[in-house]
Formats: sequence, structure tokens, C-alpha cells
Amino acid sequence: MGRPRKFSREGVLQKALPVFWKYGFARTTLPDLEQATGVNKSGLYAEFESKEALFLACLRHYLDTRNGGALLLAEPLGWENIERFLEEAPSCAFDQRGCFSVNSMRELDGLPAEARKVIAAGCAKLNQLLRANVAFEKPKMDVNSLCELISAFFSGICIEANLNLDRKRARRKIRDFMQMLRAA
Amino acid sequence: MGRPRKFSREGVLQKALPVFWKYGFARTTLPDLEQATGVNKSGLYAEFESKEALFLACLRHYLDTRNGGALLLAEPLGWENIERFLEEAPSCAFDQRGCFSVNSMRELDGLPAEARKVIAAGCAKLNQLLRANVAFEKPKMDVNSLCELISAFFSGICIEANLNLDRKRARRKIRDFMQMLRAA
DNA sequence: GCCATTTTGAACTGATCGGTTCGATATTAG
DNA sequence: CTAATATCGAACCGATCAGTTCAAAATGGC
Repeated sequence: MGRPRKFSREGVLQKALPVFWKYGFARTTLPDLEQATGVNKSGLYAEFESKEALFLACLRHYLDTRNGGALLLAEPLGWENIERFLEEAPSCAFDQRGCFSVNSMRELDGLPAEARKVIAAGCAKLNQLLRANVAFEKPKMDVNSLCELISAFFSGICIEANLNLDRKRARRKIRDFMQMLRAA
Repeated sequence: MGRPRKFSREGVLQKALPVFWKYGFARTTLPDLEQATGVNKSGLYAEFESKEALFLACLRHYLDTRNGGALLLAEPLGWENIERFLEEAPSCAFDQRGCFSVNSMRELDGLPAEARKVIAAGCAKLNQLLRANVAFEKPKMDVNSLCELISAFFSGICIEANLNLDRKRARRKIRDFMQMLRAA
């Protein structure tokens, strides 16, 4: 009965995400999204009520599926998880620099109000994952403070990823940070 | 002879800067700039050849006049300068969150190619200022490594400034970071 | 072939974008 | 006053934006 569906909501999200990731919300155009998803404008609007709604759905999809959860839950918990997280998170692919959520912070006004909540929730979840790993190492300094430092450093390397520094330098920076962290 | 000029190039830059600072390049419109500067569109285009040129001029003006130079050159050099820099830089005014240069990194493609060089030069200058202060303290860790960590942390708190965290928390974060730094 | 459903493509809307042009007006010096 | 200069306002340009509508075409089950 009837023609079968050719695209799924989640498939569209997966393909639209890299575009928003690279260009942000404002500089992503509808033709960009059509090309990336392979779905016609009419089709997109049949599935999502607006460009903003599509962006929000991408953001949620990103936070649900890729927010370093796997890396930070690996046993045993500890510094090594955090180091891997810092190394792998900001370089998923060529055009996806940094972290989609961190990138979106700069565009927060001009985005639907819900975006702020979604991002805040993502930060909270990340902090919780970090906390488990930091606490496991029983550092001298306060665990929460260290988590905040880690996420600030993470945000920093994420936006610096836009500058195309060479990988070697980025890795060394992370190594140095971890050295400071382990001593704290 | 003739009507005297009512606005100066530099006056326009000073008034246009906060707008670009807040909204970035893409989301700043010409009417925004007219309103902020009090100068007609015709007048703006008489002084600057394009929106991009105006943005670039603002960026240069910003880096020339406000890049924490004063704070980081204060005698005696050392951690205290850096702490003041981290505290004051990302909160010049209500609508100017973070650092204009750091904010612009997220928009680098889509900006004239020269912007990349200008920003890179600004980073280099900042790093140099940091280096003098860090070296002065003779830390155990490598001076350059510490400078890179400081600027990454700086970038991080700059974009996190978009989240409107309360000042208390921000100050504590900086204090914690400085504690780690002094021990490094 | 027929019916149901999905997807497409193209035309279209109204708004806004950056940018140009130019005459009207304002403001000074002499 | 006049001459010279600076600014403004408004009309205008072509392009692009997000979003809507709808008929045509594609694709399946029966």
C-alpha cells in the first residue's frame, strides 16, 4: 500500500548535523540542507516544522549519541578516559571542528530559547561523566573544581580547533594539561 | 570651507565593534550598524568599502587597543597579571561577552581571508605577553606549554561566557585554575 | 492496471540582505 | 549671500533568505 518512505527522520538528522556543525545555524542555508540530506525542501518541511526545529533536533541527536559518553564510561574510570575524551572529541571529521554543542554557544541568542536548555543539560551530563572519572583518582583539589577546569579547557580547544593548528601541537597541549591535572 | 566632518573613522569603529562583538559578522545587519554608529548607510560606505572591510577594521582596532596589553604589561610581571587578565578580559560589558577575537574564530570561514591572519597575529601577541609573565615566575613546567594552556583556558571561559554563568562561579573557576598554575 | 502513498520539482511569496546612486539638505568659511 | 563640503534619506538593485503550495512523478501492494 503506497510508496515506501525513502528517508527517515534520524537519517536526515545524521546528514544535516555536519552542516550545522560546520557552518552554525545562521550560515546554513536550506539548499545546503537539501544537498546534504538528499531530501527535497518540501520533504524537509514535511518532517520538520522549521529550520530552527531541524537544528534543535540535530542538537538533541548530537547530545544523545555523541557526547563522549562512551569514552567517559569506559572502565576503569580515571585520567586516561579524560585524556582520550579531550583528544578525540574535537576532531570527529575534517569539517566538524570542535564540539557541536560548544560551537552553538556562540549563537545562543538568535536560537530558539529551548536551545539554551538543551545545551545546559548537555553540559550538566558531561560534567557528571567527568566527575565520576575525576573522583575515581581521588585528587587533592576539589573534584567539582577540577571538572569545571576540564570542561573550560575542553571548550577552549574546541574553538581553537577552528584555527587549524597542527595535530601535534594539539596533542602536546592536551598532554601538558593532563600533566597539570594529574598533579592537582 | 565646507561642512565639517561629523564622524570619524575611529569613532565608527568604536561604536560598530560592540555590535559585531555581540552578534558576530553574519548576524549583524547594516541597519544594526547604522543605528549603533549613528551614521547613514551612505556614510558608512563612503568610509568603508564593504561590511567585511568594516568588520576587519573593527577587529584590528580591537586587537590594537584592548587585547589585555595594559593588564599584562603591569609591573611586576607574574601570576597576578595573568589572573587579572583572565578575570577582566571576558566581561567588558553586558553585551560584549568573551573576547571579540575568540568569538570570531567560530566564523573564520565566511570571513575575508585576512581575518585569519589578523587573529593569528593577535594570538601570537597575546602569547608573547603571557610568556613574559609566566617566565618571570620561573615555573617547573615548560613556559611555552603553560602559555598555551592559559590561552586555551582563556578561550574556554570566553565562549562559556555566552552561557551567562554567574560571576561568582566564574571567579572561582579562575581562582582554581590559577592555583593549578602556580603549582605547575 | 489501479489505488495509496511518498517524493520531487518548480513556481511563488514576502522579507531581508548587502550595496549603489543621487538629489536634498545641512553646515561651515569667506 | 555664495561656494564648498558632509551627511542624509530614499529609491532602487539583484540576490538570497525561509517557507508554502501543488501538481506531476515515482513506487509500492493488490
